[in-house]
Amino acid sequence: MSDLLERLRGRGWRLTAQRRVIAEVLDGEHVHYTADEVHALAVARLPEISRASVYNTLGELVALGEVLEVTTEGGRAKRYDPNAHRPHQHLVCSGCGTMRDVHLVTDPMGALPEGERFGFTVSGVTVTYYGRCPECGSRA
Amino acid sequence: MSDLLERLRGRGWRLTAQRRVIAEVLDGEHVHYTADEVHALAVARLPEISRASVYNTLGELVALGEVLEVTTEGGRAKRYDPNAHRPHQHLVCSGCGTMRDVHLVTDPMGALPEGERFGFTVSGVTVTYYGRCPECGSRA
DNA sequence: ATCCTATATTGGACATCATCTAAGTCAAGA
DNA sequence: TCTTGACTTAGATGATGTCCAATATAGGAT
Repeated sequence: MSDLLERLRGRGWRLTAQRRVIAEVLDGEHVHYTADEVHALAVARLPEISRASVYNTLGELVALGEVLEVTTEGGRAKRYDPNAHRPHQHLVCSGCGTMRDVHLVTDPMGALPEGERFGFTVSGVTVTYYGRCPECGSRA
Repeated sequence: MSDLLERLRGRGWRLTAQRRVIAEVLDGEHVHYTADEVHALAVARLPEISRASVYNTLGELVALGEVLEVTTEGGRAKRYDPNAHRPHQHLVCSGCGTMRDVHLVTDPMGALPEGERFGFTVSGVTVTYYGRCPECGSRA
């Protein structure tokens, strides 16, 4: 993620303590925090950071294509996925909301026949799998 | 949709004017209203119906498996899809939010290899295509 | 090293979507 | 027709996200 900060600086992004802390929080594999979770983790490193800055910065990272915004059925809050580099999809636990990145063996775009496009110019597709993670098992 | 009311009555569902009106609003092809849209359309037929009843009834219909709750990236409010009978996916216009039901030529479940399941018991999958509808064209 | 200014941050108000509550109302079986 | 448990209601409350005016600051210019 440190290269992320480098890249952004190259784009004229002003590097502030708040933005650096948020980028640090987003560093890692299978990271899919909500804005509030990012804020809580950022506060642990920089107590005076505001919620507005977290929303602002996440929004900018999304606009810059460095972070993906992810919405799931049932889940109320959006989640933020720093793995914007390689295309992937998600597997979500309907018990605890845990999310894993998954990679498909076929391109889902190919599953939509021409006759089902209703004149749309189709530009993207998201695939989300739902199930129970090992911890949640078959409990309700 | 009248058979829906029959089915629900068979399940001990108490048939009230509010519920009947909501079921009527949800009748049709490619219907994907938000709760507020359902409320507005229901008010046109039954002026004193409350928002709470709309939320209650939609929640019950979802729990009974008669209506699907649909969330899309960017779209803030959940939408409700009465086409719960035949499996399908969605195509969403990123301009106006219009949504069409689409049917895929391959089962998306097959695209997730065993090695990408992380011990989850996978039970479902949603696929959502994004693009521009003919009315919105390529305008921003 | 210091200054300058465009840009970023902040707290709190506001907006939207959804849920909850307690009191009143009603569908439908006895 | 009566009774009752389920349904509806208005409005409060909660969760999430956006906006704003005032203040602070990064980083280039001096």
